[in-house]
Amino acid sequence: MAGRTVRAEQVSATRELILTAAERLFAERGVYAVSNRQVSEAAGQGNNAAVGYHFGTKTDLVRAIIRKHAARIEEIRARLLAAVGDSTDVRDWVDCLVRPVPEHLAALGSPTWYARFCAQVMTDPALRRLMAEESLSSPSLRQIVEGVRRCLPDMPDEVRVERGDMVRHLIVHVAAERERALAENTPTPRTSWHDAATGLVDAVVGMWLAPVTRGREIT
Amino acid sequence: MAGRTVRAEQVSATRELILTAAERLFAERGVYAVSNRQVSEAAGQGNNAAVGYHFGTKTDLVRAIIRKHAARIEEIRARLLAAVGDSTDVRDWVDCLVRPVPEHLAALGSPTWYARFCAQVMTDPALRRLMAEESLSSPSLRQIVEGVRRCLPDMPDEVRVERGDMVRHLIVHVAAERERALAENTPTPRTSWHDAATGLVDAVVGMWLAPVTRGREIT
DNA sequence: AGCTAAGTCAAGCAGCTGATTTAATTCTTC
DNA sequence: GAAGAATTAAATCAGCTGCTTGACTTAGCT
Repeated sequence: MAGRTVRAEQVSATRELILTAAERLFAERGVYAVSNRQVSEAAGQGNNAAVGYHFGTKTDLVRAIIRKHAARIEEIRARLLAAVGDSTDVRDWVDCLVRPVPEHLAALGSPTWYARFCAQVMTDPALRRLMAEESLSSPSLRQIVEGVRRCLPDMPDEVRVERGDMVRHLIVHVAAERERALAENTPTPRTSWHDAATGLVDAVVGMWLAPVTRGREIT
Repeated sequence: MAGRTVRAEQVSATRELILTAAERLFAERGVYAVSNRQVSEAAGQGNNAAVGYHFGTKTDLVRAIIRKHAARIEEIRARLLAAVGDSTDVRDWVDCLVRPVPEHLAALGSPTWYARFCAQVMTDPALRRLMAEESLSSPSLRQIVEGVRRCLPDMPDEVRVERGDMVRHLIVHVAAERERALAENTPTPRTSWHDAATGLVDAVVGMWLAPVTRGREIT
């Protein structure tokens, strides 16, 4: 159970190999279009059952990939959160909410696959809950929600969670879109992940501050 | 090739049966998690190759489902578009952009599956292009983009397409989220598709009108 | 040095996949 | 009403799936 034996390092190396290969294949071809066999082979494991041995089912593998990144993202989020203190400017809280993912992707260096992977996991009816569980277990995320709430005391609760959901989708899918564009050498609206995040923050702040139509409207 | 023979009606009935069954299964379990065999069986066709006979590959089936709804949605969009004329109010154009999908879902009556289906298709690396092709072929959609452009003459092109992308994702995924909540009997922020659309329009207008941060920002 | 436990590898299993082929049925058309 | 085409049904195919099995290799301990 020790940390630094030769054996343990080899194991964690092949685990890492499998995680990386899986992330790439999943992002490029689709989670369900790729078999555990293909992942094992792409990871350089002659063993066609390596995924099964190290992770179990494909769902477990997906969860492991999520966890691997979640820690780093949570770190970044906590750092940004510490900087905002008890601000009452919505933009400060939106920064905390939006920037961790793009900043993490930037830190990974190009190419990346995690955003496209996440977009699929969030959308798939069977894998959705994995991502949801991971989000719910983040204390910093709850803090941000609370921070936003304090900035917008007059906004009805339903509208605030409604717009929170929108932001959640926006962060992941906009990042995935940009990642795909980078992978395909398609022109992107922004030159860096940081600038892309700024564009997203601009939009999200505007969205969250938008006036709320009450009652009924004409059709 | 005539339209109203008994035979032709039976055929189009079983085609419809297959389309409906596929849409439901795809939405509930995932496009790739469902085999053509399962679709055929769920459609009540003893023939396990019915999908292959009537549609060809799974990609063709997905395309057929998209087309089936696209026509109705395009109709609604054209109707709304005719009503806005040459307005310079962003909200009018956002209405045209956002409302067709929720209005179509409302017209289908509950339960619906199309929104969840679309979310998956839009996200999957292999199926993405199907949805993109369908969108690009819509003249009314281009008109709306042009209308928004005229409302926001000072906004840089990149930012406008950037935010246009955001809206695209928002429409589909917010609808999918609500559809899922309805299917699972989970509470929803809004009581009707129309109200949900209003919430989305509010947010999108705010997003599109948000000020644009120029140049660099502090990290 | 020798034993145990863990990781790797290679092969094989039943089951399901899409696709094709053949047979039976059903409607159209002459 | 019979010929013929089109749809449905049923059986079959090779290929791939996840999963299990057992043999082999190697690290770590006594």
